[in-house]
Amino acid sequence: MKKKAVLNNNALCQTRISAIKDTMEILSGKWKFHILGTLLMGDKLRFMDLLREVEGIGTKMLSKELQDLEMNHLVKRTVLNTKPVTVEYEITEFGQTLGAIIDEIAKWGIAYKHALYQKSE
Amino acid sequence: MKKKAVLNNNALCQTRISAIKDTMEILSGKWKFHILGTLLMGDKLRFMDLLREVEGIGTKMLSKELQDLEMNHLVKRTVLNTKPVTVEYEITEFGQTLGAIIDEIAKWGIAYKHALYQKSE
DNA sequence: GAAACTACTTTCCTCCAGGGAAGTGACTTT
DNA sequence: AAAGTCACTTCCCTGGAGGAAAGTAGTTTC
Repeated sequence: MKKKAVLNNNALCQTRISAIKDTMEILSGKWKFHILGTLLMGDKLRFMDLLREVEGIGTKMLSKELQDLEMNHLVKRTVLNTKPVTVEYEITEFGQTLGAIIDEIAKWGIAYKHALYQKSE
Repeated sequence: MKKKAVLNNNALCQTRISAIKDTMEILSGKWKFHILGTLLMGDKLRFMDLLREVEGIGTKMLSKELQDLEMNHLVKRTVLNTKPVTVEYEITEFGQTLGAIIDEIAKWGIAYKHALYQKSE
């Protein structure tokens, strides 16, 4: 008989694993963290603002990623009827809760660099 | 004169952004979170154990991802001189610190699902 | 001596994320 | 009427992530 997984085989683990998968799917791609991080700081930003703030992104990627985020209710899009149409993007209330993850990731990245530095001494 | 980024243009932001980039680079790919999550639970696991625990992964990916993680000092590899050679993988002390990120991500994933459920009512 | 188990590596192939560049359309300024 | 701004979309193309399968190599069991 073939051996089976033991550790990851109970309901609690499965919930956890699928929760991680879900989160990472929603935040997939090269730009989501960057966009969300920016949006978490300046609360209302227009398309062109984001294009400037998120260094390196192009229009195609930005609009696609924003659509993804909007679909998942993390970002709210508002069209203003100004002279040339402007569109405002802001983080939703629920999107705000991602702050904890992003903080944790940033914190770890900094700790990692420090740890490397100490090792190389 | 061309407009410039304002929000993300100070030293603090830049450190934060590059810290996030670093972390995500280290944890890039389809399997790293899954492998690390498993390794965080059962502290010493052999190659074949991981192959069984991490559902869906193949030998090539597993060995490549483990090499990546080892290179970044998150996982320790130990070869035992047993009958057929066995290799043990375990999370390093520093790798343990990733637990906080993984927990936060899992927590968020679960909260996200709950939020979706409430909206659809 | 054949098969099976350990831990991989290598080769080959496919798919798609993501980049560049150009186009659209509505309005404004010069 | 030409050029510019804002917010996109569309098209084309390429690199590389990742999967399947077979190969390597040492040892041990049948």
